[in-house]
Amino acid sequence: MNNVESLSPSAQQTQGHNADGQTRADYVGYLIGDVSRMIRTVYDRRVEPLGLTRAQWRVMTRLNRLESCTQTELATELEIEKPTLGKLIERLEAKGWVERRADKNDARSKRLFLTAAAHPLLDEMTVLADDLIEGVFAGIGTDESTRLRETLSRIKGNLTDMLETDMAPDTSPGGETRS
Amino acid sequence: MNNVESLSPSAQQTQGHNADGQTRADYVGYLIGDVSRMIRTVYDRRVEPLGLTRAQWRVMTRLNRLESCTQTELATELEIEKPTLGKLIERLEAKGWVERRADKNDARSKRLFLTAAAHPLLDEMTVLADDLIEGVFAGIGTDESTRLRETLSRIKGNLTDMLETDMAPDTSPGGETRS
DNA sequence: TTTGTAAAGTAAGCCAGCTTATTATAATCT
DNA sequence: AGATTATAATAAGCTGGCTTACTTTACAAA
Repeated sequence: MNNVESLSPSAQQTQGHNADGQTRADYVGYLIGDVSRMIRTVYDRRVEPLGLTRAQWRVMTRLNRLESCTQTELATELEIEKPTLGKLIERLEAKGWVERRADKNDARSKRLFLTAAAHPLLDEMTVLADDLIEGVFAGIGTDESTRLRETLSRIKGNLTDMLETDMAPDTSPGGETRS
Repeated sequence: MNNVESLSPSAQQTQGHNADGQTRADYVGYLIGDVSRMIRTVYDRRVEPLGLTRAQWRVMTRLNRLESCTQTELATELEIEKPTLGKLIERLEAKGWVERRADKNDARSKRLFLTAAAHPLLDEMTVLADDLIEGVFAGIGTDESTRLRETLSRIKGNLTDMLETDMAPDTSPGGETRS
């Protein structure tokens, strides 16, 4: 089924010998990863009988929303690289769920379309997804889920900052005064 | 630098190109996935200069805690399959960070050991991880992180139940009526 | 003791990521 | 127009997941 996800390699397990509440934060780090992974695992398993992998249904659902697009556009949407998408499309085309057609305006491009055979599948996936989300938030009230959302948003904000600052260090040709 | 993680395919549209979560990806399912993915992305990028991939440092950190173990034991710890671990170990051995030695008690087994060259790396990774966690929870107080942990624990509990019930449906040998 | 089963590791082969390099076509800039 | 640059898709080749099938060894039972 899948993979990796540890989210905090240093302290591990219950025992944080670290001083302070770092241990707690660490805990939460694990929880986030666990929850994320478990959601995917459950959904993957439920979708598997339909005959698609996760990568494949991601392509199909996105394509469904976009109606039609080029491979490059779709790869950007999905945040994967073009060769990765190319191989996925090959397989989906072989299964008869997706079609490539030459673009009239640009001879370099190929436009992607879902076939008629794909739509029943998409309907079933939607039902499965709704069931899943319902189960995941069972017994969790509005207030609680609001607070969860707020905290996660703050964390996400922190991460966005970190991603940006990590990315753009190529200023300062002479004076790297950062740690 | 990988990806995949949408966590709720029906909920439509991530649309507003991420930026600040304000769009509608506010849906908690998305947030969880985003945060999880972003944490990994940041850490992967920071560790990359040390010369290891995520899969590789996971092996190394776990091995460091266990001191020594067989491949099967380690694969179980990491929740990956034995052949997957086998290939990872091959590469780590080639890089000189891990050693395989025959087990004295069981001729089938090979015990794994970190080499001396591995330890400086592990130290650096620990520092990076501590920095990361600190940044992730910047501006988030004890109460808030406690509530976050509680809610996520409940969600995780729900998911645990779902995983179990999904797994054991092999009752009803005659009642399978699906088209 | 022999036999049969279980376990450790590997091999092979698929899927899905990535990067780097190529090819064909567009678009832009003298 | 002609030359350069940029873009769409693909090719090639690596990593790291998975499963299935095989070899070797251990152990338990007849």
